[in-house]
Amino acid sequence: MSDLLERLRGRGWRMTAQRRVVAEVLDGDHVHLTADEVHARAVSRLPEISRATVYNTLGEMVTLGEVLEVATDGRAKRYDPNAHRPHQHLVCGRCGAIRDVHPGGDPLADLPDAERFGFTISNVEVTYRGRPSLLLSSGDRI
Amino acid sequence: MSDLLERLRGRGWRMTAQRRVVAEVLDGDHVHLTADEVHARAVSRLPEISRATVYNTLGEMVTLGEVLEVATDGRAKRYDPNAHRPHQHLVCGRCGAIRDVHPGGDPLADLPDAERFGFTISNVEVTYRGRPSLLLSSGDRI
DNA sequence: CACTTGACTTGGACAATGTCCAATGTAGGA
DNA sequence: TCCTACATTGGACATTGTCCAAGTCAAGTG
Repeated sequence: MSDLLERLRGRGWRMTAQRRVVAEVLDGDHVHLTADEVHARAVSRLPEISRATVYNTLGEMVTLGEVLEVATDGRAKRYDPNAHRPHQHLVCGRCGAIRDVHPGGDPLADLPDAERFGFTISNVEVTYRGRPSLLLSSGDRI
Repeated sequence: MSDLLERLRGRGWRMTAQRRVVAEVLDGDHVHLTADEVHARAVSRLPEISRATVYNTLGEMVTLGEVLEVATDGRAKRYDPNAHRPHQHLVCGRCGAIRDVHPGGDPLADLPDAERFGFTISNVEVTYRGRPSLLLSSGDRI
């Protein structure tokens, strides 16, 4: 059973076959799928599920705070179910794959008041970009 | 005369009216325009400039390292001519405006080897999101 | 269990952003 | 001035995302 599904059910979400399938596709660690990837995987379990429903469902999960939206490139947004453990992202410059990482330090504390321009900061995102060092060969995944 | 234009010229870039206009539109501090915004401003100076040329030109500037591409939301990429002074971004959660900020600390040093997964990190981006505190009123710009 | 109702799903049209290409134009060197 | 490689153009196309009216269904009620 999916942890994500459990959390959503616990919030009184009306359960449908479509929502269940989307939650199951997203369940797990280091999952960073685009909406269309989610749709493709959902279709293989529930052939009649529509694109619109996948977009709606992902949007609701984000609103509920159970899934994070990640915009690492200018392309499609990615959806990250690991919303309850703070983490940042490492993006592979070769293949675009994303891995959760856990830096030390506190980037929020690093921004002095004078550099906040009267804003209350609610969120800080750190994106590391890099390439695999020589020891990895081209088919490796991160 | 535009600093950006100077730098591009110094690299042996073939100069055309279109490229000059795009460089002039992008010149300055705290500039974070989308491609279509650049196009709109370019058209007002050179009515026949095409969208394709604006996209091509921005892409070349990014390749040359003279302009940074910023993807703060899942929408259009923004182009930042402030490529030669390290900085990060503060994004207004109300209006989407972007301001350059200069945090202390070193986010690269904050990522332990064990969290690099064999990658050589080439770049770190930090995005702060927040809302104006009460003292600002709704028409204010950052 | 059947009913009811408001919420959910659907397909397709549309919007926003970006890419590509063949034809045409032109900057800058010879 | 002429040549030619490079730049520009408009429009078709691709990708990603949003919206809507009509149909469907989950789940509470009796």
